[in-house]
Amino acid sequence: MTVAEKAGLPVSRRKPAGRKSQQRVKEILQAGRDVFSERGYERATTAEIAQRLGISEATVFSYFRGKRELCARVIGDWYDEIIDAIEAGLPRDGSVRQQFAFIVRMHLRLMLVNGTDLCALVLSEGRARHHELSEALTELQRRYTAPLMRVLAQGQQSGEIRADVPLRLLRSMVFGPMEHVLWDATLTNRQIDIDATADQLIDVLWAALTPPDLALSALQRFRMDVAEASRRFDEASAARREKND
Amino acid sequence: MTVAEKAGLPVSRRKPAGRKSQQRVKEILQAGRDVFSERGYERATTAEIAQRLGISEATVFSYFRGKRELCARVIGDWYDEIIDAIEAGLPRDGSVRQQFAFIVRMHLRLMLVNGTDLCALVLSEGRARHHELSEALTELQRRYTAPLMRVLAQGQQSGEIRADVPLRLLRSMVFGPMEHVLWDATLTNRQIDIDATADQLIDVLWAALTPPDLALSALQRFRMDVAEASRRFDEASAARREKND
Amino acid sequence: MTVAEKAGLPVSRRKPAGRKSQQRVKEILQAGRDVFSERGYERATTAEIAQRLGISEATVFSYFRGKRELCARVIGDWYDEIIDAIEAGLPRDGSVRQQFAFIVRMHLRLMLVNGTDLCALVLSEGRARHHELSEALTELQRRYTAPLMRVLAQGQQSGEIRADVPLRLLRSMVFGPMEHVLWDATLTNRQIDIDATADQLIDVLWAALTPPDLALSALQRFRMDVAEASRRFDEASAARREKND
Amino acid sequence: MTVAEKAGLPVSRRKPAGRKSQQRVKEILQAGRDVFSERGYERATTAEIAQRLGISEATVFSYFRGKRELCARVIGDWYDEIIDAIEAGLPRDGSVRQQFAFIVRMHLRLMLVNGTDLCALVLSEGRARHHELSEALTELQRRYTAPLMRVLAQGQQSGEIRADVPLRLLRSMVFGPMEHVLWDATLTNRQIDIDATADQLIDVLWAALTPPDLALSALQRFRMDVAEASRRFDEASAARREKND
DNA sequence: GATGAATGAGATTTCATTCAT
DNA sequence: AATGAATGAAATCTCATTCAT
Repeated sequence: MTVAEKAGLPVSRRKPAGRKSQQRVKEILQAGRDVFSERGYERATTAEIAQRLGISEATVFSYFRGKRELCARVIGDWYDEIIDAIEAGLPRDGSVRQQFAFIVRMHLRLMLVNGTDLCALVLSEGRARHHELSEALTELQRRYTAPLMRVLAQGQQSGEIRADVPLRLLRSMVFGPMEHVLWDATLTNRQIDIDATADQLIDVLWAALTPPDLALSALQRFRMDVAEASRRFDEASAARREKND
Repeated sequence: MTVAEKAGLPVSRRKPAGRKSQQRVKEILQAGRDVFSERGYERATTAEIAQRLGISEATVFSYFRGKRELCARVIGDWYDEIIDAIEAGLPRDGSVRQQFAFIVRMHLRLMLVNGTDLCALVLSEGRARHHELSEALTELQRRYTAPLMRVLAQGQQSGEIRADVPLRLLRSMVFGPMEHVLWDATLTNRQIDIDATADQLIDVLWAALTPPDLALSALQRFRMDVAEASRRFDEASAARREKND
Repeated sequence: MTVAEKAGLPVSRRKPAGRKSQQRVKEILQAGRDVFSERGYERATTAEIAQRLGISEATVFSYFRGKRELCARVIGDWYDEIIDAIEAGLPRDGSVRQQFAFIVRMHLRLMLVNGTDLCALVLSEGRARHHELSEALTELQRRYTAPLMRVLAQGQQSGEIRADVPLRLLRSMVFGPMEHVLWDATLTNRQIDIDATADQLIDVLWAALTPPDLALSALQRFRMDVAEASRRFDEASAARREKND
Repeated sequence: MTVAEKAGLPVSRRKPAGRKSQQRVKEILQAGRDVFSERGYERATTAEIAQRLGISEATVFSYFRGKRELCARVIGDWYDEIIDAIEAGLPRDGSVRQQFAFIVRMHLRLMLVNGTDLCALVLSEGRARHHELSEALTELQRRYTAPLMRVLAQGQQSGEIRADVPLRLLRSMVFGPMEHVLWDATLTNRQIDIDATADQLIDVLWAALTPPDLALSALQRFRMDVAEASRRFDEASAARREKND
């Protein structure tokens, strides 16, 4: 049972009994993935999906209840892939930082490998609160971010990750830049060095996640105290001089 | 002259000479803002926009050349508002961190005040590279991110912001989380304490932007300050002694 | 009273009392002539007509009951001009051939001077049996072709023009080529030497109109008789030879 | 391959594979022919075309990319019919006059058989240089007039057709009256005796095309024929005499 | 006398979806 | 299992025309 199915997304019209049938479903899902990615939900047409497979539109509709359902399956499957890959490869025994790095790197890699187009679909369609589609996706979103949340929580407990900021915000701190980087790359048609970018991102993000250096902040506070003392001393000296004149 | 006009977007079919006419334009822009936000570009209909104002569709088309242009104006105006507000209020004489904080806080505030729906529109439509709309928006995007880029570059030169990471990535580090936070708030229908969130975000982001070895440089500066204070203290002591002699 | 008025075309909404008013009417008719010519009836818009004059559409409608009426006036006025020019200049005392030549030359000249565009309008719109407009134009057509018909009839009586063909057909023989030449010039964007073309056309047309040379046709018939006799002689010779063999 | 296809006109959205499909295409083309003829391009509506067939508008659009293309096909097919009929029946071995007569007669007949309405469409729409439609028709026009041009050129070389006038003008001399006659018949709703009219037209036109000095050359040829006959008679007489000797 | 503003009535076109075969 | 054929429903956009000011 896939994640999509667990999330309660409606699936198909016919029971995909035969092996041939399952093959067809796969083909349609792939074509759907391509077309939805390239055009976005609204501008994608069932006609084009069928045409790419050289089959008739009617056939598509005999495997999926409709355009919306097909799109839901496409997005659901994409989530499944990522979630499975992350869950499978996550070094649960590694350090918090190692696990964090793995998640970020893996995400970036999977998103790019799948083509940023698909990512764009998920982002802009999955997020648009418009259609009913989004309801079913909320659960997927949860599962999708679950590994990161777990690691962050673990880090907060162990003191490796700052706890003075809500987890929800930290999650935005991690996913936000990743998505933004991908948008950027997609929109400007820029090829990015996936691993180098991942390393930089991990580095910068980690700096944001770790607790502010206590020693450093204490030092800063002390430094300010000294500066203040120095200023007061100068003022006092000046005042005394005036009085003596 | 608005940013939209500068960007060369076609504007209206009818000359908005009269005061009444200008009022209508405003009304339609407002209704358009609402509908486009709520539904997204494709699912928004000119019929609904007209209906909300209690006017006929034809009237909408007599003020705007078409749906696309209306949407462009809606988005363009939104950009204008934000760009103008940032440019006007930016404390150019303040420290890098002050300017940075202003930009982040202002962005969040404006995005939320305008309704995250609109923000969603700009994000998902302005970014979908499908339609021609996006062409006209590239310049707006540039102007929109210009203040932040300026401040970041300034900070890199002064050593306050890490220079070992491309500006482009740092930009994603800043805008990404902001947008993600807003998505989050919108999708989960959660009210967020705007100023508290801004403060937290600024704090966390700044940690990411700061050069990793800032602790050392801070210590060095502190030593110099102490040495200076010590020198002034000695001078003062010497001076007083002379006077007493 | 113009020809158009005589033909019963509806004219204007308001009484054009003042001199200023009459000036307006003229301006609108001129702009209408331009736009209808350039675009054809259906593709012409009242908006463009008004715009070219820098006035509002509403003003056009306060001088003319509607688009159809305006177009009818434009076409009617064009007919008036041509009819008047022909009737005024026709050398009624000249020979049939002189009058014929005058009519053809004048027509070509007026059509081209007015721009073939206008001619195209009259031809394709005036002729389209579609709209009610055409009804009113039938009478104009009659008056328009009247001078030629008169001359042709006169020629038939005097024996200068062949009478073995209906007048109606001869009329088509004259107007058909003229219009075709103009279409041709317009469509291929070819400048034509108006007077040279007129001379050639008159020459060729006259050859078609004059009675078939009786002497010549008698000659031809005689020639055929001789040829036939010759053939029969050859056959007879051949037959005789075979018999003798 | 039809002329329309050769001209590169886009054809249909759906592949007309099945027999039923081809039937539908024919039906729509026929209905289109009717409606476009009756109303002209602009006033014809896809709604009416569909309605006459008792099908939905959407069906029309699933066989033709749009109104423009449908009209192009209608006109293109009409040209095809005429061109094919002329090319197929043209007596290439006949005299110039025979070929000329065939072309004129055939044209008139086909134009009338197809209904002068259609002819009106082609004339007024195909010629209106407004829309893009006309571009595709230029080539058809060329092919359409090609046979006549060939015959005229041939006649000019053999001296049977006057060469002191440009071919282009002679072409107008031929097509102009034909079209005018048809207009006339259509507008006045007059039934015309097609063959009688054709004969008259051919007769009159031929008089216009013949070199003005044909009487002289006919006479010369007659003299030569007589001389030849005389010579053969002498020979025959001589031969008989020899035999009798 | 002129017009700013508004609109009713279409026209073309698109597309997801159904159903008999 | 597949599809050819058809379509309902809607969306964008155009334009002649009206009318209060």
